[in-house]
Amino acid sequence: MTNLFVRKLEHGADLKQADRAALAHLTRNVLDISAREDIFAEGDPVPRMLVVLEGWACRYRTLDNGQRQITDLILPGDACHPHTANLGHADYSLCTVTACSVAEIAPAELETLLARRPRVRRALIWSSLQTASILRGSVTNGRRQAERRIAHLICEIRARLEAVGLIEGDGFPWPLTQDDVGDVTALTSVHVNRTYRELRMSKLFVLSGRFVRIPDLERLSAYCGFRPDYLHLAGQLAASMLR
Amino acid sequence: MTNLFVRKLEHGADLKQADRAALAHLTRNVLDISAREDIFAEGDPVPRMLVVLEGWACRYRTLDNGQRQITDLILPGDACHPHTANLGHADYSLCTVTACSVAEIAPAELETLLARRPRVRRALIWSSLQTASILRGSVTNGRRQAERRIAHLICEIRARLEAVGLIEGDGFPWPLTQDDVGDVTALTSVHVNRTYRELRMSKLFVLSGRFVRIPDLERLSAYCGFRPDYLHLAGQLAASMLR
DNA sequence: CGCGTCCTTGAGCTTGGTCAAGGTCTGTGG
DNA sequence: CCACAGACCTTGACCAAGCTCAAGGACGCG
Repeated sequence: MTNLFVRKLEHGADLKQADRAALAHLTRNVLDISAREDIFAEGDPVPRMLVVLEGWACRYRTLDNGQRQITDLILPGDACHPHTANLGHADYSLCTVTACSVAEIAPAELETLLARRPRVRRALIWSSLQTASILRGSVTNGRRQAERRIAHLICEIRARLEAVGLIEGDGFPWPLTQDDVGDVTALTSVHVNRTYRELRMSKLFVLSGRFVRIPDLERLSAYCGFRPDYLHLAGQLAASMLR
Repeated sequence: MTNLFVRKLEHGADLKQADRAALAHLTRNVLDISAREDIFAEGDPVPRMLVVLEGWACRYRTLDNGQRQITDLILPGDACHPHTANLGHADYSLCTVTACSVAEIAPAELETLLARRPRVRRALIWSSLQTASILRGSVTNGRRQAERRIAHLICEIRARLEAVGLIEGDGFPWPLTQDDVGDVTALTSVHVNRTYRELRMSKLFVLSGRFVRIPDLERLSAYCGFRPDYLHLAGQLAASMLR
């Protein structure tokens, strides 16, 4: 099966066969982790760089009042760079949403690749800039009202999954509970529930059985003001379909 | 005068004299830009990497309804990496808050440094991870109530300015208008005004004449749950003072 | 069968938004 | 030196989006 980390990075640089092989080799140490499990937690010693090859995970921070804020979702192919400098402690927790295959990366090997393979370096820098861009999207999303905020989340995830070939027809898997969506969007799960109800009326998307279907992507994107440019996915489908 | 870009990057890697010199040389092309001016705007062709050597700037995106959301503040020493891959268009605007000195960086030179100078590479990667971490802080901050949200913003900026030596006694410059603070925190300027009034009662900080003073940093940090670890600033003062 | 997880809904409340008006301060040109 | 414009700050009255608390329902799994 194809390595989704490599597949994702193709969007960030023009990789050659040798680059792909090097990246696949870099991620050969795979761990299987079950759903809803912390991989590491806030305050733990900083672990190695990780890459999620299959499954969904999330980063979260716990607020003073005990609320969990998910800062970003990690989808198949996404990396999680902990800070290698300053042998410190993690400032967030990493938790699986579904069962995951996670590759652990040896720092020295990574360092060598960064030094010797300009394309790989470019791709990895691109990926960390994309992560920042996605986070900017979340900050911006915080200003939208609940309906559009949730719709935007769905559009973003759809585009990111499309980039690694995980869209199935007009829909894709949606493993997030209403609590999860609340923790991502800074809404309460009660309000997520009510918002889903409103959105169900408008038929902008259909949720059922941990799967979401989008009958009219353009309509949904227009509704929430989703413009996929910030994902920097080398303007294929997603970019060309909208304006 | 010292190069604040270099000064900041010292937090991310153990730079040698030659690394410092290379970084200083990299940022030799300096442009002066006046306050409240767009350096580039959403949709413009992607410009070169920029480094703000003096002054404050911000990234912002404009929502459908015309509201401006500032996604992140750029303080002296901070870099702004546009995506060099995918000759696309900027997905946000970059605007000065105060007058700024901005260095423009030649891509080829940057590439050479990344390939040849492991410490510089590590420092730059650190800086982009820090940017992401700050953005995660903003996402998290979005869940706090207005008073703590603003207090947290002040703590964060204080810590970042301290990292480049820009704290003056118990305070520092505060060029943000109430509109700006609203656009950063996703509050209306009216509500920022009222929140300032509340906070004035509690004497957690004192704003006057574009300068903010924090009489008791530990009290302010405790109030808003600020823990500076996420800034990855090599745990000096800030980190050791709190817990 | 029973328990845990997740979803659903109602009633009442609170935080922060909207709209509108007026005040202050500063820089500029007459 | 004064008048004026523009940017910024302040406050009031009212409103609404989203939260809290509480209860009950559906569903799957051991």
